[in-house]
Amino acid sequence: MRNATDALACLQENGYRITTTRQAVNDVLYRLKGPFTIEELSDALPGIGRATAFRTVRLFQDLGIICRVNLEDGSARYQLASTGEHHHHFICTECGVVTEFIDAHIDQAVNRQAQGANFELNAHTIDLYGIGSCCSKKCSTNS
Amino acid sequence: MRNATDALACLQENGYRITTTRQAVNDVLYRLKGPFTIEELSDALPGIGRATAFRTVRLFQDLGIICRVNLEDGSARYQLASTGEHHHHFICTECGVVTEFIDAHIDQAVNRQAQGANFELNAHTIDLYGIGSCCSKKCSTNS
DNA sequence: ATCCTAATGATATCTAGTATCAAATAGCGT
DNA sequence: ACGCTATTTGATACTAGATATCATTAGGAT
Ligand SMILES: [Zn+2]
Ligand SMILES: [Zn+2]
Ligand SMILES: [Zn+2]
Ligand SMILES: [Zn+2]
Repeated sequence: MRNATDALACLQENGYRITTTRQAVNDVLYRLKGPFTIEELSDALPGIGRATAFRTVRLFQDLGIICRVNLEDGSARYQLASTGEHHHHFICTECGVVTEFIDAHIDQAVNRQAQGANFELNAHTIDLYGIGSCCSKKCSTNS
Repeated sequence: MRNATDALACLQENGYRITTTRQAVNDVLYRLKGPFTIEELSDALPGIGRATAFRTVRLFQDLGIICRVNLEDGSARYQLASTGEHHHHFICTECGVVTEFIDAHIDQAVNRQAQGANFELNAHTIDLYGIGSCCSKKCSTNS
């Protein structure tokens, strides 16, 4: 997903209607900088019902437009997917920034582990928690 | 965590009281076979308040006695940790069985990825979803 | 046995998400 | 442009999962 019109095209391609509501949701996705809760998204869209906010997030997730981020405490955030492809997350526990990464080497090791255990792997999630470069820079200058 | 008394020792070592409630929770952990919801745990302990069930699960989790399992849909299950050490999960989407595994190779690849990205890694979770040997065996004999 | 603090249970409250259903509207054929 | 119909929406109510409050209970040290 590069720009805002891609999401609308994606809706159309999959037989979903391009409604003013979905356009409005799509627009705020680009204004909300970081990961957001659906409550925050809903607040940013006063005219739009809460249920529809949940529905639209679910739909956009299914279409790969946004992805779900699992925080360490188990709570969920959502964020524009920089790419629709399989990826994993760096989650900065300092400022909340989430960055995607792709690592074929890790995925290979995961596949090998599954094969060795006779586990028919269908999906996997990998989330890394710590201090991102976004925050470690600030810290080093402070001290 | 090998046997039921280890958890009690662990409580004591960390300055927590060994109460009848905590003993009762610990006992059912060994009776509940697979991963459980806190609701299920609470139901198995009629004399014990719901809030205390949540509190005790949280405490046991902090002590490494049980570990949290994230299902694909984001819901949580809990399970006796077979070891207090760092590990990852095979989660059978067929029957719900969760198996722990340790893989130094994956962890190495994860650390390398974090270092390369200048990410100060503090924790990570890796969950594999698919059909475990528990269920694939049954399927092959049926067909 | 006494004392003090940690732990508990009941209750209320909160958050995240879903179910229902009548009203609105996108997109299509004309 | 117009009307039709299935999709989408919003309001509302509801559920599940979890936390906050606080008076009461009980562990365990002395
Ligand atoms: Zn992967
Ligand atoms: Zn950061
Ligand atoms: Zn690991
Ligand atoms: Zn299984």
